[in-house]
Amino acid sequence: MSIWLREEGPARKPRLSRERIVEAAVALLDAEGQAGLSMRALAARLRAGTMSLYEYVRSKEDVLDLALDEVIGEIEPAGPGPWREVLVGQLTQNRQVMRRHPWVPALTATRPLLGPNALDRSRRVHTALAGAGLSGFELSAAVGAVTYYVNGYVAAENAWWAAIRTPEADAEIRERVYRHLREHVAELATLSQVEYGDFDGAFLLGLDLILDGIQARLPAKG
Amino acid sequence: MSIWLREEGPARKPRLSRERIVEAAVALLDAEGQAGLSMRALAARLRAGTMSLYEYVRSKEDVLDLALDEVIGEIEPAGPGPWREVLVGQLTQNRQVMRRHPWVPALTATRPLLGPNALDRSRRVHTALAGAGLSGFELSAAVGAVTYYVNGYVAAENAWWAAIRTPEADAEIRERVYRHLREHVAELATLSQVEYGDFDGAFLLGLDLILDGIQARLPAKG
DNA sequence: ACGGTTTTCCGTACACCGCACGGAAAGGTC
DNA sequence: GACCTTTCCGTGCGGTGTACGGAAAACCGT
Repeated sequence: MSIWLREEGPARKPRLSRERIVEAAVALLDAEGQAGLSMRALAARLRAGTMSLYEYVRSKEDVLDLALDEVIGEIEPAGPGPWREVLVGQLTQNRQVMRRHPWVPALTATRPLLGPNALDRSRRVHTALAGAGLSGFELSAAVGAVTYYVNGYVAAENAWWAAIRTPEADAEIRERVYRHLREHVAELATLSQVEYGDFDGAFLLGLDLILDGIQARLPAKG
Repeated sequence: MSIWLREEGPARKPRLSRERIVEAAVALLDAEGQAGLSMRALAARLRAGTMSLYEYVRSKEDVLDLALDEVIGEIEPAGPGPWREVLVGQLTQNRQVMRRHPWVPALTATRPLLGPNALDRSRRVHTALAGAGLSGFELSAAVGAVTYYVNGYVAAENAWWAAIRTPEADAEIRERVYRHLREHVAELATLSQVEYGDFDGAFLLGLDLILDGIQARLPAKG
């Protein structure tokens, strides 16, 4: 019988796969946050039995590791250019990915990043700074300074955003947070960051400070 | 009847209190990690019924918030001195607290730090940098640069440490991590950090880079 | 075409979780 | 002794991750 008339039924190749699971996990994490990712919910989204997932994944931890490396892969490689611009571009993308997927910072704080995409992106930062002239222990420290700054910054940014943009009582909680800070922190000027939420500018300025410090260590060139 | 002869029995004042709960929570988190903190386990450690805890705390989230601010309170205020030394001392203490309580970075990545101790310690960093001569937006960015660096650094450090110092198969996993990195990362020099674990030196060097960048922004003074 | 092996799927069950509810016990006040 | 408030907590509900073992399907040598 022709393929056009045949009852196609369920596809003949395995219905599940690691890729499908990871893709669904990312979608679920984006939609519901880390608390919303349960193996049951994940399986339901794939129209599969819960235990079927375990054919492709040893544990929920595996799913999280894979989902994390998957979204890290969204960071596009920056083209060639002056090292500072390359780094600013690369790290801005880091930030954007973490903003798109707000569950990422909490995961990176828990596990070492050993996935292929994570290693690749880290290597890019290394080579950018090595190209600038750093090496050895100083190179290692500079890489740490910028990447940890970015991770930490976006983690805090997301936490604030989540606390302020809570679904209900939006305005009231915002007001309460602000009052809480006003009562306890002396420098009101620094609050403007929270008040106006110029997170982009603060991010870039902080990054610039760090890059200044790195630049000062470069072997003199003129 | 004299107090010496009276049967003292269970104390007559409330057996539980918020302080006792928080203290036990910190001890439990230190001993078993975040996964080991359940309301049942916490109550058992206090020889109380599970639901008794809810007389003093609205939810498990509350317990985590309180435990976090409690250990942040362990950071001792640094005495007066040159701003760089004050900051290095303060932030080194930040790191030590997070090393003593490895569950802290994951929590800070999830929630805004609004507790009294957190606000106080953050204010100290602010005033140190304000005393150095920064203000306004630059001050805010500089505070972010150093604190996020510290948080991120220790989070990564703890994650590595946990992955390598896993209870069983210590040496074998260590070897496997190392081989994994050697296969995927070009610059072996940067691996010395992992190999020898000179986390102290790397931490201080990275911090120095950032402080250099901050110092360059200070209004000229001589 | 068929028996046997391997891969894929998943229902059931267990031990654990946070916490809503409502009642028991104890202390304080007239 | 009656009443009220605070403290304690047993029970139960709806959720979790995943071990286990069996059913179903796909593949393969004959």
